[in-house]
Amino acid sequence: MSPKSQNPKNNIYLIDGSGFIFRAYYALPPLTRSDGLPVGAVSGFCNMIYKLLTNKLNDAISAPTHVVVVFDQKGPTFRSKIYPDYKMNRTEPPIDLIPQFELIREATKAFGLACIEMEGYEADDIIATYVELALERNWETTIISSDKDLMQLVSKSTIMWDTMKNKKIGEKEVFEKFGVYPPSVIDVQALAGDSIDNKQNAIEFDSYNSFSDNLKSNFGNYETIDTKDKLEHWIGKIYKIYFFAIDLETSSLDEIDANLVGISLAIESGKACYIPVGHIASEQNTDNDKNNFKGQLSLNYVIDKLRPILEDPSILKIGQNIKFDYKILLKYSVSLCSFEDTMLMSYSLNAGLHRHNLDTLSEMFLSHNPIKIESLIGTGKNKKTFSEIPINLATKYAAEDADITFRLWKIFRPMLSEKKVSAIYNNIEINLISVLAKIEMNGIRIDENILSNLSTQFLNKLNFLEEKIYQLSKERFNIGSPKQLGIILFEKLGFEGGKKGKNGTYSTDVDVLESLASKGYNFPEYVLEWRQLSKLRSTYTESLQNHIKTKTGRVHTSFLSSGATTGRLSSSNPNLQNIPIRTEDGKKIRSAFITDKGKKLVSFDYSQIELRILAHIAKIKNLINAFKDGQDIHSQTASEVFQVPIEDLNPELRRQAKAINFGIIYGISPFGLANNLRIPREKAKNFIDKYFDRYPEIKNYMDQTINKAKEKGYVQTLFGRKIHTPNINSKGPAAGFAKRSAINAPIQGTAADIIKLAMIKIPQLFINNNLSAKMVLQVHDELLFEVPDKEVETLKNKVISQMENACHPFLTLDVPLKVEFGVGENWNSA
DNA sequence: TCCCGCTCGTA
DNA sequence: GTACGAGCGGGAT
Repeated sequence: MSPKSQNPKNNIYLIDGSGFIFRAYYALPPLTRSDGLPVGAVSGFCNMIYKLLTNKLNDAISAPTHVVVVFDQKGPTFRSKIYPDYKMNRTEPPIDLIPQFELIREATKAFGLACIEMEGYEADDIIATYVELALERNWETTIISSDKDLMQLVSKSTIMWDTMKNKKIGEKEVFEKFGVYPPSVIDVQALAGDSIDNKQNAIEFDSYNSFSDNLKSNFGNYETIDTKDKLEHWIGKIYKIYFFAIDLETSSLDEIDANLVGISLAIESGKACYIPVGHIASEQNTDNDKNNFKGQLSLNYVIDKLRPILEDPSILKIGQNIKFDYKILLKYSVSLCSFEDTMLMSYSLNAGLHRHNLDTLSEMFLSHNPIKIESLIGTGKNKKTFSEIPINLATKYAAEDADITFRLWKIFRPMLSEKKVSAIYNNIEINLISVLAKIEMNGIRIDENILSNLSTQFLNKLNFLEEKIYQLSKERFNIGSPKQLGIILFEKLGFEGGKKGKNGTYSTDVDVLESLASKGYNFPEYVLEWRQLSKLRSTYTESLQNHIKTKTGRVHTSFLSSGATTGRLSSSNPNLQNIPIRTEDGKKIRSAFITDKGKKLVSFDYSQIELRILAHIAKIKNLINAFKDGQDIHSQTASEVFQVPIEDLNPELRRQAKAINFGIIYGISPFGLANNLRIPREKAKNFIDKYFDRYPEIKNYMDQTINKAKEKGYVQTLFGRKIHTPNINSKGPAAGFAKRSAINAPIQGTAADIIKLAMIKIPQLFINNNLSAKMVLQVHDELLFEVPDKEVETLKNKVISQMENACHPFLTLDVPLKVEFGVGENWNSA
């Protein structure tokens, strides 16, 4: 659409893409691809576009010379002019429609059509602008929509095609309907606003670049952006292609402390730049070095220039572990919108096969060894921060990371649908990024005094135990050294049952010590107590205090989405998913997790979620019915396996049944169960046989799962997440381990998918109900919130219902999910 | 200073 | 029997 063109025969179709989407969504029954990705709207949308393009309407209206598909702003902030019938009672699109927006945009581009949207403008604003531009150029315009508001744009050269009624609307039809002609001069300007520059670029945009240019491995030729002109130039390019890779360099990996040092952008394979904003020469630098710190744009200037792009929902930002960049940008009041993550793409594609950090991915998929950060900043106590790195070196490193990320995206993007993991990536992993980022930024309040008092208390007890231990050993040694302890135990003191491991030291683990202690010996008993306290003190009461940020007075963990192969999250720095709970001393540590004034900690946990999932996946009739009836599942199992009426059960039998139930989920073996219950292997085998007898479907599930792992190299969760099983054909002891992992993965992974879905839905739930409560932790089957006192009651019911129905609309389980609730001043009482 | 194995905290 | 991360000791570097 060159502004100079005056061809009177040009006819531009302005398609109301958002109208099409909602029409397609509601007109068709829910349709999912084989991997579970909802695609009903995509399919309907494509059919409608295809019909238009193949001139099915040719008799009624003339064929287009140009076609533009216009969308409302997308994403979670999507406020659509929704298809009229649904306009009244919906403000947010249905959750299974959300992942389809991006696919529909891709489909539009695949048709070779311009795909237009602008933040802050609804589709009809944009259509009105195009009508005006077309009028100026003497083009004919056909608006494809059923939105009556657009009828006012109809004129001699502008007609409308009503997609609801399949009829043409010209001036005559408008008059018939409204009794007036559309105003001859339309106040398009008011409808449209004045910014049209971007669209000139958009209309020239023709689909994605070829994917083949990944193969050229030309790394290293990057530009440093040190003038305003250079920055403008790159921004202009981004507005032409509408997607780019971004990577932030900061002074620290810890987002709370980190300051922005530079930003790298990549817009093509091999074409990347670095924008330094915070490099500072140090005293040690020579004058010559110092020249390499000159010529930086100011941080605020660069942020303000990039903000419109970063917050624009129609421009795609690509990152590697983009949660990090999201959090850093949030510190500069930029809320990143529309992004993809190559780490999570890799994880969705290849969980279980390899790691997903940039270095690994670059080596595996690009055969390129990236510059190591250590080569710039060093290691250990002489480690520098990135701000101390000269800009010329920093550019080489930082721009390369963005370049690599861009290339990986090009490779992974088509693989997601080929390998049928788009649903997991689009419905779950991508949506979880902002949820996790906010949990991490928010942190959790910890009472430092409680921890330091406990530390002192534990230390006194440890000293006391040490003296008793040394009295018995008649020498002082390092109790924390298994090697020294083994020698004392089995050589000096002469205890029986010393077994040497592969590196020649005696095993002194808890099983060994407990079995000695059970024979009435004090020495192993004291050592056990010492170990427990020493663990609590070093890992928790001491270390946790060091993790309290002075800035916030709180502890901020990092959740890693790609940490666990099964789909679970992992938590580190510090790990808040393994805070003690089982012992009295452990519970004291939980009581140090508190809230701001006027708030409560509220916890929700899924009750026996893995056993419920097993019942569903393996279609175990007896188990399904027991869950439906709301029975105590372990008692039920005990009664079935030991053939004792429920009323005659004792706690010991229930405990054993519970262990068997857990064992089944873990891929049971007689050896493992015998070990756990401290019973003979034969007896354990007998229990397992009985279990298979009473729940025959379980054996079937195990066999099928292992067969699938052997055949395909992976197993899957109910939501289609793949967990690869590269060792499933190993021989020897590894074989058993691989099989048990394969059996466990779909169960553990499905539970992980479910709680992730609940986490994704909860922020909107809070907005809808005006709740200011904050999600503060996830511990695999538990969610913890910090909640103002007066919100507790409302929140309770809403969250329980949201968690119990988290699978909707993707699937329906044969068993109900049950969520239990607790509230308190601290995590121990919650 | 780095890395491995042991041990142990959680679900 | 599944899935993690952290601290420590101790040997290699």
